[in-house]
This record gives sequence, C-alpha cells and structure tokens, in this order.
Amino acid sequence: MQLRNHVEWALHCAAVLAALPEGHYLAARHLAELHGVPREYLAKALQALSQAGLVETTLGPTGGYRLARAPHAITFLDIVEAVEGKASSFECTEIRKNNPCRAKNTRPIKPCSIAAVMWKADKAWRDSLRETRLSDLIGMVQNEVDPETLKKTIIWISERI
Amino acid sequence: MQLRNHVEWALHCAAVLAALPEGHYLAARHLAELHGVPREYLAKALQALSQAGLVETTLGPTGGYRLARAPHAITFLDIVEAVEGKASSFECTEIRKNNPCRAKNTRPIKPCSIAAVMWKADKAWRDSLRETRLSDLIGMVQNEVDPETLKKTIIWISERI
DNA sequence: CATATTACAGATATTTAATATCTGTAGTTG
DNA sequence: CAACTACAGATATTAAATATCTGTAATATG
Ligand code: SF4
Ligand code: SF4
Repeated sequence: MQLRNHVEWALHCAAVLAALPEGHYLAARHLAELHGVPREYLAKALQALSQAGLVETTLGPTGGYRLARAPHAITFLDIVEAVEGKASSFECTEIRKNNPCRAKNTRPIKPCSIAAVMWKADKAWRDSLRETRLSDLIGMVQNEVDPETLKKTIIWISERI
Repeated sequence: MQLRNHVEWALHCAAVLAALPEGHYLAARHLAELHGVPREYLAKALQALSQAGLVETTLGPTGGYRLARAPHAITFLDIVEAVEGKASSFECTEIRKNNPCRAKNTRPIKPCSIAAVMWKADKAWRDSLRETRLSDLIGMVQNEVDPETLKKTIIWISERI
C-alpha cells in the first residue's frame, strides 16, 4: 500500500503557496522547476487541488495558483484526499458470497466486522491527517532548511510572481 | 491508495483457521474453494503468513495450515503487515534536493515535518489495527452469517480436516 | 488588437505494480 | 511406493501509476 507521489508533490506545493505573499499567483512550471518534477504531470496534481477547491487559479501571464483559503483552514487530509481520493484503503470484494455452502435464500449481506475493523483503521489515519493544518508547517519547514538555501529560494520565488 | 486483496483473503483465512478445532490443518485448496479465489494465488498470501510466523504448516495428505499462536495473540496488524509489508504508506522521495536554489555545501538533509505528519498518520493506522485481535472476531462473525450457511460451512470444513 | 502565457480537459504512451498461473522440489502420510 | 502437501522461483497477464502530448479558452501586456 503506497501513496502516489502526487501526495508528496501536492503537499510541497501547498507549503510553498502558503508562504506566498498575499494575492500573488505562482505558475505550475515554476512549482515544477522548484521541486524538480515533470511539469505536465505535476499539473495534474495541481488541477486536483483546484477541483477540490483548495487553490484558485488565474490564466495568462502572472497567472498560476494560490491558496483558496487561509493556511489555517487547510488540513493535510484536505490535500491528501484531493489527489488520492476519499475511498477507503480497504475495499471489500464480498468474498463471503463465494462460499459454496451459502444458503440460497439468504438475507442480503451487510458489511461484517472484518470490514468494520479495517474501515476504523482507515478512519484513524484520516483523523490523524486532519489534525495538522498547513499553517502548522510554516514555522517548522523554515527551521529545517538551511538559511542560505531558504534565502535564495525566497528571492527565486519573488522574481517569478 | 489501495490495499491488495491479499489482505482481505488473509484475514478471512485467518478467521477460518481461528475457528478450526485444536491441532487440525486445513489445506490451501480448501481455503481457496471456500472463498472462491484462485488457489495458486491465495497460496502466496498464505505463504506470507507462514513466513511471518503467524501460521504453521505440514505437508502431505491432511497437511495444510493452522494458526501458530492462539487467536488472542494475533492482531489485525500482524496479518496486514505479513502480506502488505511494514513499509510506511508515505514514501519520501526527497524532492527537496531538487531545489535549484539549494546551497552546495548544505548539511545532510534530515526528514522534515511534512514527512513526520504523514508517518504519524501511518502509525495511527497501524495502532488502530493492533487494537483488534483475531479472537475478537470469533463471536462477531458468527452473528453476521446466517445460521443455515454457518451450519453447512462447519460441516463442510469438518469433512476436510 | 496581437501576442505570449496560463490552466485545463482529454487522449495517448510508457513504465511499474498487482494479479494470476505454471514448474519443479522436497517433505508427509498411509 | 503413490498420492498429497507447502513452497520457492519463473513467467505471463492485467490493471494502475507515471509521464507526455494536443487543443482550447481565458488573461495580461504592449
Ligand atoms: S465477510 Fe466482511 S470483509 Fe469479508 S467479504 Fe464479507 S463484508 Fe467483506
Ligand atoms: S523530507 Fe520532507 S521536505 Fe524532504 S522531500 Fe521528504 S517530505 Fe519533502
């Protein structure tokens, strides 16, 4: 069970957008260059964020992406579900119905306790992701990147917005 | 992000094995028929359980699988990790190192808070799975399957062990 | 208005992982 | 010995992830 790398990309892009000065847009090609990932493919992840209403976009030169809500109002879960979907990680294929001993006139099968346990764990995962907001990142990430790189990056971005 | 159906199969097989009378083995082909899944492929999942030490096997006629420990001592997490692996669902590909502004003589990158949040959520998922034991299932599942089918199934199994 | 630039949907291609089957080996039972 | 089992390893098939391409409509700038 592996999350797609769209998740990592989307989280990083959201973190960058959260640090953008008010009102400015950053284009997909810059986000792609900054993270060293294929531009056309990253665009798909960004479009997923857009469809989920997490970012808003504008066209033309100086166009691009910016957050649609304050970083405080966007959780990790919002981003993960935007690109990865809301479907549970456990999908029950109802193999019970294949039981050769199954009585013909049985009442309709309802989800059992095996599925319930798996779905509960999936919920615990999502609940955990919901606890952290984009705003929680801002201070942290800046402490983790070395000052020289951070400074350069801020300038690099400021030249492109 | 989707769990392989090996997980569902392994859980169902473990549930059946947990209900088996003491000391008896049930062969892979019977487990496959009971669940209506391809025998050779299910065998892979069962072998994963074997390698994880959750079941023990014996060869020859009357051979097959049985639990290696009491149902009370086997958690959902044991089974899920046996077939799905212990690797986190979030794999960091270190895209930070692609930053064109990154200073050359930077100190080695250590995992950041983005990864920490994702790993924490993965841990929450595993913690939840660890809470339920195979023994918790026994009563539940029997209440969920209709009595007629349950009775037939018990007989069906008893003829094959 | 003309041009360059953007997001975006949809189609397509490539690569990787999941699913499924097959083969041969060795241990076990009667 | 004969029939049956688990099991590892190779192989084939199918689905999904990854990546690219094309065309369209919107927007800013000169
Ligand atoms: S018994 Fe539970 S997990 Fe298994 S197929 Fe039925 S609902 Fe799904
Ligand atoms: S360690 Fe953090 S910043 Fe670096 S690539 Fe992983 S998630 Fe991104």
